[in-house]
Amino acid sequence: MEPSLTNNQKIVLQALEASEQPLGAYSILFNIEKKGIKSPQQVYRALDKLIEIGAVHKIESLNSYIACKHKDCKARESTSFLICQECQKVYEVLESDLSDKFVKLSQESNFKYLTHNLEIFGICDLCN
Amino acid sequence: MEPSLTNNQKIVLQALEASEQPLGAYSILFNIEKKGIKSPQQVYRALDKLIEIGAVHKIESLNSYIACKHKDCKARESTSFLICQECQKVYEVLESDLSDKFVKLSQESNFKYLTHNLEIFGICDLCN
DNA sequence: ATATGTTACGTTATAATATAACATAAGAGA
DNA sequence: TCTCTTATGTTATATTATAACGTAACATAT
Repeated sequence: MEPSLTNNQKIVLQALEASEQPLGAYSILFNIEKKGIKSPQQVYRALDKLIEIGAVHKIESLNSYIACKHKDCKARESTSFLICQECQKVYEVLESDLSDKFVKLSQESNFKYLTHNLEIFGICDLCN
Repeated sequence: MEPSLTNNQKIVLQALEASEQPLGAYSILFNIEKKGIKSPQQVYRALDKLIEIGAVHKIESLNSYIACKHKDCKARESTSFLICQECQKVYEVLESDLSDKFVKLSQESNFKYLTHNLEIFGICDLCN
């Protein structure tokens, strides 16, 4: 069952879905002020929840957020992205094979893999 | 030839080398105030340079910095870390094989790989 | 040796990102 | 209805990072 979103959460999610690029929290805020969202807190709280349910991911190196395009995304914690340095678009990579790779890599250092965050920077198909 | 460091750069680098865990910029600042460093700018400028020459890496998801333990680190841009969620220690992974993997992965999306940032979270050998 | 360009420095101010804290309201079960 | 949990609104503040300005140090080319 879909966890039903509150009004604020819907507004924040829609703002992200409407954007081609990842958005910072304050950029989201600016976009949705006309809808009655007045403070950073409201944005961050909605983001927290949306991230928790996998509807939104954070791009750590950009301090920005994107709406996940995959229904019922598994990537609550582990995420992998291709980030175009030309157009700033972000493409999420879904490859279970990747986690396997990272588990193995971790094991070589006797490190117990839990989650990961992969950000690949380059030039996307459209910009190439 | 080693790029000779300035005084401020040495001070910041030493602070990072002395730490088991990654340090935030303001935490570095606090540590080295007694050595005459007075402003964030001085820390950030030193960090910029140290990162540029590969002596320091930034852990994006932690907004923190670590001294690179490898002489003449190649990882000016691409970095891969194991981050222990128990003790906060960070282990850098050096595997050229990883970049290959990411190049291939990128190609599958017609994406031209340039650099990457990989952060694996888990439990290290010592904490396990 | 001096002019010039580059890099670093010191300092003050401010931008950008994120959280704390507190009072209130809304919704789901017993 | 009572109670528990979750979300809200709001104000204030913490944390991370840069802008901007003037000056100093240093290389090196004339």
